[in-house]
Amino acid sequence: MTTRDTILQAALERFARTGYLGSSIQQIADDVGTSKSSVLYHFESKEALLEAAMQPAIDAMSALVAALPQTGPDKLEAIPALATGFVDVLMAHSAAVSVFVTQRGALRDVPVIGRANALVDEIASTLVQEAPSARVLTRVSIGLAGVAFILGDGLDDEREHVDPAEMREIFIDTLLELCLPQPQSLERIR
Amino acid sequence: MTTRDTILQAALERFARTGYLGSSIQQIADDVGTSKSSVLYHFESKEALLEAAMQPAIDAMSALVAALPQTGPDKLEAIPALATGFVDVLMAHSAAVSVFVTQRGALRDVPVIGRANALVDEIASTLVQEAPSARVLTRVSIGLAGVAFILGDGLDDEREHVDPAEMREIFIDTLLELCLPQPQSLERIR
DNA sequence: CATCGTACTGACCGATCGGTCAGAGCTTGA
DNA sequence: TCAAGCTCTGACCGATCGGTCAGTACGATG
Repeated sequence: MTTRDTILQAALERFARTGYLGSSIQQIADDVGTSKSSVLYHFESKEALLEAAMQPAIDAMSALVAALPQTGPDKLEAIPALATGFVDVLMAHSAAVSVFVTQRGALRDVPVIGRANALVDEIASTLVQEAPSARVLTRVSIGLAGVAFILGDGLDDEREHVDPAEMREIFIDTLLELCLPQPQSLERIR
Repeated sequence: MTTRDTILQAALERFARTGYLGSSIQQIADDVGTSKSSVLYHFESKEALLEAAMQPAIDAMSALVAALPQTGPDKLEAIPALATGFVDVLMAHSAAVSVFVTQRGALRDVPVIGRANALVDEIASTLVQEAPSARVLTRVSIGLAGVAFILGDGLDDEREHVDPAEMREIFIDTLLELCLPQPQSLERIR
């Protein structure tokens, strides 16, 4: 692996663990055993380093959205595939997801964060089929945010390790359930 | 309102909008029209300011948890009340929720953040009734995280304003639905 | 009037930040 | 052999950070 790629990976992990503002270029350099100047040789600024580190996740999510049918009845049938793809991309880029979830407010002026926000909006509006009631919209938002938050969270935690395949299935099922316009019954509990 | 309370409120809003590390004492002082020294006169450090700003939300959530029945069949019946209380506290302290959701990783060493984490764990374990399968545990986590994330997010956004009472109802319903061990049917969509 | 505690301020401190720059070490090809 | 180019480094810069401190303004109390 090239020095550049090593820096990229270490930076993403640092940003996810201690935040963008809480991570200094010097710390990232120490993580990979090089100098601060070396980091700034490969990336022209700290912000450029963040952009480069987030780009693969953005690309994967963009590809997912681009493959969606734009109109017609196919759109409804695409929902399960979209939910599956969404979960897969998030699980494959959990560090980038963590950075986005926790930094999107403080870093709203950084272009790459803005692009990620636009993608999320697009996915949410697709998962909400037909007439978007406030109820379905909110339910889908809870699902997307909840899944993203959990996936971005379990990085350094010593959380008990559940089988990733099982987690994937639960995420997808729950997401699809929340896309349904109405819950069937709540009598069992209230 | 006293100067101290004014600082407290301005600090919480700043921390929620630009993050703890992204907010300087000088900026907070400017927000309230006083000096940096004045802020440090009322609060012995920046971290103490964060603790004081988060404390009301922590207290409200603690009171909610403390009111729970510890054992017996009452525990199951307490679930709807807990979900309702959880949503109400979050809506009443959305700025503090935003700080917690976005900063809990980077600020894991700050005591007040640790206390908040413990509270969330307690709520989650109560919402999961009886034998906690990975499925129910994950579903509840998605609900808690999703609701918290959305409530902490909509501060400065120009998001279309839905009726807060309607949002509250949707949040509670969705949370309770996710506490159910199994979804009834997904055939309508997949 | 003198005194004391509270509220507040500007000047200042050391540390750390992101970033610049001149140059060292090394490989490659003419 | 030497020039060019890529990788990398330490020294250094101005700015800003959280925090300290001596001192000021002022109302209440004796």
